[in-house]
Amino acid sequence: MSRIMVDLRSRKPIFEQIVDSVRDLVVRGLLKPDEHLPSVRVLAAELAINPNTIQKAYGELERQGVIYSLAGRGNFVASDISSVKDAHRAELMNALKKSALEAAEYGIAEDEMINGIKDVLREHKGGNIK
Amino acid sequence: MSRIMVDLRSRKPIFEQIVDSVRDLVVRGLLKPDEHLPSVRVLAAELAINPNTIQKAYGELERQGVIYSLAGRGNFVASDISSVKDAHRAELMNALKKSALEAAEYGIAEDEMINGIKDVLREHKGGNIK
DNA sequence: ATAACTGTACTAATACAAATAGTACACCAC
DNA sequence: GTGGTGTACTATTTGTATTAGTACAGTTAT
Repeated sequence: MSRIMVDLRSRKPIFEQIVDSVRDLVVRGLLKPDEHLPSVRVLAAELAINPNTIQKAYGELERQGVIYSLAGRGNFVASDISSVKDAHRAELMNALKKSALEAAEYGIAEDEMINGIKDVLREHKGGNIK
Repeated sequence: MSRIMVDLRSRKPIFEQIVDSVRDLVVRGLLKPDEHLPSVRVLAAELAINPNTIQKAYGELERQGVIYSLAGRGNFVASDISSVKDAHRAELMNALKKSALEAAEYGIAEDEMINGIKDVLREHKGGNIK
């Protein structure tokens, strides 16, 4: 069973959802380096979408250095994912900062932001609400 | 001269850019309550896009309660924009929290987030970069 | 009343990207 | 060789945004 999920109703293109999903699993360590990914055809069958869409996603993932492919063997998670992890960490911090800047431009105070974040993190740590 | 801008190269639909742009101007107070918006045809000419696209955007803005329209008169900023402002404020805080949650799930520490935010806000306050 | 604006409501055509369908070929493991 | 794999194509379908064009009713100013 693959943990890759797609939402057909989403506005985000399917191939992009797959790219994000796989990169997320890799970055979170749920997919280990050199781990064998489901083949284009198998994943297409599981997700009930076209193989070409999977191929497009895998191609993009390879371009990003998240996975590599061996002719006739299959697709595998990159051996060294440190750069991918670093990039992801930077992306997350960047998004957070951008969000804070927008809030600041609208006049929301720094304290309010920080308190809001502390609150939501406390909830997350505790109840594991989701 | 209208302050409404669109980027034809963006992936975001033009009508959606207009919706966001106008709501943003209203929320920031650059467009006052009951202020007269440029007519569908005039704005279309200024932005060099089709009047139907403007109409679609204005229709959505009216649906959201950001503007109202008078037949034969034109479109106007809503008289009471407090609810729009409140909603926008909530959206910004929500986005910030969501961003923080994602970062936390990836293992970024609360302190690092807060320090990053403080840094970027300090830059913004001071140099007014960008 | 008339002209020149306004919003509104349609239909049709166009453009573009995503996704599907189908085929073909080369590589690898058994 | 058989079966599974990646890869590379072309053609088609689909969905949505956008454009194009027209029509009509209300408002404003003259």
